[in-house]
Amino acid sequence: MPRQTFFNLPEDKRKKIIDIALDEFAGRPYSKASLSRIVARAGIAKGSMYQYFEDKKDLFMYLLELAAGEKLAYIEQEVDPGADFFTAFEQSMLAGIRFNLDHPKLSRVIANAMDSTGEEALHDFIVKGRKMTLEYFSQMVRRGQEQGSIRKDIDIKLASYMVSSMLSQGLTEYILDILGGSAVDDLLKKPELAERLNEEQIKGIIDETMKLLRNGLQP
Amino acid sequence: MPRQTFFNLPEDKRKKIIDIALDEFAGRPYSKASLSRIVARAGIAKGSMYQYFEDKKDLFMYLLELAAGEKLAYIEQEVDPGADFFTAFEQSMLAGIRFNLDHPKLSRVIANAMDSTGEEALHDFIVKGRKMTLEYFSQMVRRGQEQGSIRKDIDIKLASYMVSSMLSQGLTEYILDILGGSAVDDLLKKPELAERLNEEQIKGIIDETMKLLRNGLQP
Amino acid sequence: MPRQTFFNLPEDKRKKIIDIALDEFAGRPYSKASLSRIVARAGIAKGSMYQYFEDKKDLFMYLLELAAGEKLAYIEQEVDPGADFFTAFEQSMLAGIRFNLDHPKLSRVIANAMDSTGEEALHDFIVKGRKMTLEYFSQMVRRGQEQGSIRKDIDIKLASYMVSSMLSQGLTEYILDILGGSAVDDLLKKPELAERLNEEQIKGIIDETMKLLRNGLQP
Amino acid sequence: MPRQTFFNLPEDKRKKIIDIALDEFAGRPYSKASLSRIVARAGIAKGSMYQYFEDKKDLFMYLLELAAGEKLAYIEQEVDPGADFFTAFEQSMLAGIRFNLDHPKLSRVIANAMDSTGEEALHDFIVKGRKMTLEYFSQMVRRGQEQGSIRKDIDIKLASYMVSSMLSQGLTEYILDILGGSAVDDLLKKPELAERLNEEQIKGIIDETMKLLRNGLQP
DNA sequence: GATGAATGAGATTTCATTCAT
DNA sequence: AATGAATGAAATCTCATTCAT
Repeated sequence: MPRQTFFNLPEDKRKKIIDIALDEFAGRPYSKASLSRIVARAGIAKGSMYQYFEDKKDLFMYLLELAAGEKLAYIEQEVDPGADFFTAFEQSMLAGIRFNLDHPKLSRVIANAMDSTGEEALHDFIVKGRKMTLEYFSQMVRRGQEQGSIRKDIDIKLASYMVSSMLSQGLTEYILDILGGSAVDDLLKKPELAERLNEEQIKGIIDETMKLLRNGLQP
Repeated sequence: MPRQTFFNLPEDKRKKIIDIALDEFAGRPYSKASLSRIVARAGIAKGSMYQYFEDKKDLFMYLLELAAGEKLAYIEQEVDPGADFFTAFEQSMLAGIRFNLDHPKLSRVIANAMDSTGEEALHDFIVKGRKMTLEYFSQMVRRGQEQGSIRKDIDIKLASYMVSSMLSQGLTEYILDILGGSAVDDLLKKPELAERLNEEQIKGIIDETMKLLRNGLQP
Repeated sequence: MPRQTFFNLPEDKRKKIIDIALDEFAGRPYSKASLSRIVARAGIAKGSMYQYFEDKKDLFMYLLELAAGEKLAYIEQEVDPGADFFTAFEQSMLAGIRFNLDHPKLSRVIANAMDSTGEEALHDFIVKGRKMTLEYFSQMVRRGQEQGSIRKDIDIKLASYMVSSMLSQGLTEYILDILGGSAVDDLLKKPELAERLNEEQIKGIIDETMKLLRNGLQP
Repeated sequence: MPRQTFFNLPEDKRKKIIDIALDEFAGRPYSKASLSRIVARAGIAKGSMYQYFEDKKDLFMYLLELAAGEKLAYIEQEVDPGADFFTAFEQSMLAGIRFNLDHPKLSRVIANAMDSTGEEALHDFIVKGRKMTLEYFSQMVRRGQEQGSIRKDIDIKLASYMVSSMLSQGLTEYILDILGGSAVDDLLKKPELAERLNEEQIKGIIDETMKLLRNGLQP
């Protein structure tokens, strides 16, 4: 957690720091991100950074919570909690895709974190994050079963892990592929890629995915 | 590619180096892995390492190819290429799971690499790896359609990305979850976890997954 | 350019660093000079050096500019810009000789740099330096022609290169020779050599050189 | 001095080693030249190099003597020892220029050595080389005086140092300048530069220089 | 005579963090 | 609250040289 000093900062300074730090952590793995580079770009003293945040990890976790919070808000705003499973899921997907395209930096920070297995310092935090994600999907699936839109004989946990990975990894890479990018962070370097994806295409992707999800692969 | 020097080494020395290096790269992101630590543990001179490998990247890529090669061999040995899609997929899954449990280190090195987006030095290599994986699944799906076991109206590419992510991420995390581990590399630290998973359980997981894959979620 | 940090240093510390660094760069070619040695002798942390200078090259170029600046100042102070060519040249020579004897370290750093052809990193800088030196002599010669003290049929550029090399190399080595030294940097190791050269001798050398320059070798 | 083993080598192998080593030492200062690079390019074992030469210095000095010998032979062949000073000097110049243009590698090795003041290991050798050069010019000048083509009141040593520096430095840089190169080793990288200099131009340069030498700058 | 693996010192550089001002 | 200098461990990599085979 940032220290109080950070929140006492004039808003534009605070925003600037956040923005530059996001930039840094979005573009490389946690261990390669550099505080030195951040303070240099932000034009603040290195010592100041340590008045604002305990250490590198503290900063990163703050950014991560920020990003996760924004993403959650974005999704919650688009998803009708009362809707049946498939509708809600569709809405989640759409919101997720839009968020990633609109906020590539936030989205990359989250993804970077989730990939940071083996980063001792982040271990617990990542575990917690995964648990929350899983919980989100578990609830959806459970409700789907209760409402009768999902078969009763489905293992909730397994299904949750599966749909979660489909959204966070499979879908992301698929979109990147059809956009012509190669690695996941190409969106950061070539923001114009995102504009190639129009509403219709997004709708097409979602429909295809829903079809898979509903009926599986078998004829 | 390692230099000839490396291959001229007595086998036990070569094995030892590989083993220790795998250990290093399995447990942390590429940028945090340390050649210094490796040579210290291996009891060889720093200069020697550079007689064997061009540089850090060269070493990592060698290990990665080694791991990928072993995994591929393992899977190919278990999968009947003539079988229909769902059978072949089942066999792939089983082989994949077994490989991960039997060779957690190799499996972690592969996973680490695939997560190393943003690692400039590895970019091209990772992209290539992803392409190959996708190709593998694409062919399976395509053949499945031709043989009539998969619906004709399914987008091959999308489906491939989805099943790929399910296997590489969703399934892995699910298994780890039921094993009681928390993060993906816990298997490295507590190898005894792997033994908790018996044949029956594995069969159960596979059956559940196949059900999802065949019929989707809908009743 | 050194970072601001360096200029904020207490003067004696700054001087000490400069002095030790000059020592290091005066005595060996650029590529053999060692930052590690400098910090060890200066009793500062290696990291500190990188707070002061961007890198080795930055440090060297700073020292070089320092030395060149001091030499230029020294010479300008002794040379009457309005004087006719031969007077001005005589004054230049005298100032140059005195500078080299009084500041052997600075003088060696400059000479080392000018010899550092093939030092990729310094290439552009050296070229620039040579251009400036040439320009200095070209102007002198050109003015000499305009004032009628130099023959009109003389190729300015060629003459400039020639007098430049005579001063920077021929004269230096001659003086060293009569002082009993052997290589150009012997003055650094045996500073007492310099004292052997008295005013009269210097005057003699200059007169001889001027004679050559004015009338050439022919009777 | 190379060991006997080196001279026992088949000629083409010996030539190849020499050629590649010349390449290495021509392009960078002694301390940056690398034996590792040489053996790699020559395709021989590192140990073999140490069967042929005592160490790096031994190799370099051999190359240097080789280059110096060739240059001397080249010059002696073109210079009539009985001719009067100015004729002999003219011939020397012409031969020197031609040698440098025809054998840029050899010429660069020599120049690199002469610039390697401060290179502890080479100190004595360089001193010796300079002495020999000086001796060469001293004799010329002395003979010139005896023959009456040079004024009697000229200091032989000073004049020798001056003409020596004019030829080895001033002239070289002048030629490079009009060829469009910037640093002395540009001739190595762009050999086509040399071809721009035709016979007539060379003659022009020599005439100009002789004029300076004979009559000095004064009208 | 040839080989080439082994060595280890040493080079430059980066980094997160501390702390006196 | 802000500063920014100081630190030193650690990283990657290069090199000349040795020596057993």
